[in-house]
Amino acid sequence: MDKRIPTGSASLQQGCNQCSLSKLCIPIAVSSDDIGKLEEIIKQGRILDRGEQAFEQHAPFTSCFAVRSGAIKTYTLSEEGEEQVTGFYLPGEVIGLDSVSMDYYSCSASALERTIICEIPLEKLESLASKLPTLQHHFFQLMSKEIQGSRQLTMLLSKNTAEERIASLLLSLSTRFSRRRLSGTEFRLPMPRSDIGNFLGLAVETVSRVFTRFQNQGMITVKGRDVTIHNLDALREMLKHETQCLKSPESATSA
Amino acid sequence: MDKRIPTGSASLQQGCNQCSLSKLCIPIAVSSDDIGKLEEIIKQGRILDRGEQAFEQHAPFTSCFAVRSGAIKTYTLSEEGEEQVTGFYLPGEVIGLDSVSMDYYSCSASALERTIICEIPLEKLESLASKLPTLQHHFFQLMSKEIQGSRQLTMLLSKNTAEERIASLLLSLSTRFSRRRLSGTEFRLPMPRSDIGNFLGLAVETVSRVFTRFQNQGMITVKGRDVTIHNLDALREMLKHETQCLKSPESATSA
DNA sequence: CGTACAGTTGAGGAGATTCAATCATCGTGG
DNA sequence: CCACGATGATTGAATCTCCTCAACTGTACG
Repeated sequence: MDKRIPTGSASLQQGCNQCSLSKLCIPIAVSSDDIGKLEEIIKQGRILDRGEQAFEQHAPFTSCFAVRSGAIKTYTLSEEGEEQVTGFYLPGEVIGLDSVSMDYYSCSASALERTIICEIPLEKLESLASKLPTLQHHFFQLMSKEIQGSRQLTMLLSKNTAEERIASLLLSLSTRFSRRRLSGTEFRLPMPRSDIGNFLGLAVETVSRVFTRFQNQGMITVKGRDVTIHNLDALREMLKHETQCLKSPESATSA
Repeated sequence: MDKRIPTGSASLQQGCNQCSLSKLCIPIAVSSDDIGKLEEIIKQGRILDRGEQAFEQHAPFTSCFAVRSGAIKTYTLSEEGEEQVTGFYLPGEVIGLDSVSMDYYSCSASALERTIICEIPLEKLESLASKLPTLQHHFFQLMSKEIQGSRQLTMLLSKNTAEERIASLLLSLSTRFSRRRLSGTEFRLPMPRSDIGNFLGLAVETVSRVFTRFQNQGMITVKGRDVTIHNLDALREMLKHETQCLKSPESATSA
């Protein structure tokens, strides 16, 4: 993890410029002069325990949230209470962008583990963005990437087999861990199999079967939620004939 | 390149305020005082013949486009030249939003029939949006809706059966035709079965079979590309247990 | 009028789901 | 500290949906 930043309460109050994720998060395109203004509108460091919600579907929309540590899943509930996972979000990624057009949140967001988030009130952000063109531009980009990512997911689900979907998710996670200077080949899945299956449109059993199949082929080792990828290229090979799946290296949003 | 010929009643040179789609398109939230400024940056009325492209994947990104008449499909090509349809766009809807974050278009857009589009140069739009908060707000909303729509499509493809997917597409088209004050129960599909199948992740044969199955159940009548919906509620019923699929009534983007 | 192309229909097969049982893991309370 | 229950994960067998391959029909257009 981070060497300098402990998970104590002191780090929660730190500004965006001290945040190790500032390269990934909102302020990336904002000059350090302007970060001060940004910090004024962002509420730092709210802690969510496992299962706690950042926001709830149908609640009045006010803010997006940046994930500082931990992991978030977003999901919708049908009228019968059936859950549909719409994305997983890791540190440096922003949740709630899909609700910007709405009066109410279009999905719920809950913590997959102990998670720290920063609140970004959208109304204030919009007025600030009017004054800071680079911020406006960056926010447009963030949303556009979200569209991109969602499109790629759509393509993944519309055409690809179970093995390709899982491979794509593993690669996406690998890329996103790497971006945070963590190991891209050895990491712990923040989510249970059921959420993976739900997200990828597969039965839990299928997820499990594919994992063991990959393991038998020597591509990975899976033990519970701990994953070791032995052959990154073999996973990439499975998606070669596709138009790039889930997250590209430079993308900084969900999955 | 640009062929700008007036077509009788609805001149291509007409401004956004004369355009019958202004309620759907970009200017919806802009005061009539400001529409003038908007018109200055928008290039009106480029005509595309069937098969012609509005923009091509990997070309330098410059503009989004609003569909004025006709129909557009967006698609990506894999390295092997395999096509993946990512959306269908009808008059009043905006294409290219997913490329705003990129230097190059992330997909191609081609006309499914003779189509008229208005070009929206993004750089100019961004600087104008800085001066017009309502425009900025509206553009944020447009993009957010695009995310929304893409998410809903993802859910559709991840969980639903062939019948549910087709039903969802039919309802989406119905809703979008209605919004333009056209019949929501009797319309002509702008796209061939192959594009429908490609878009929904189904084989052409499956699309065909589902259409005839619906027809045998008395829900619709299909003759080539002409569709008549006899029982709108029956279609809705198929999706009732889902979290609202494809396009919601107030959404104004793709599908 | 014949050639493409779009659309329909049928038979067979592959992949994923469902149902069911078993095993593993973890937090909790006795 | 261990036992227990609960939840998560794995594995097997049967079923089903949709895809593939193939043949055929309809339609538009030269």
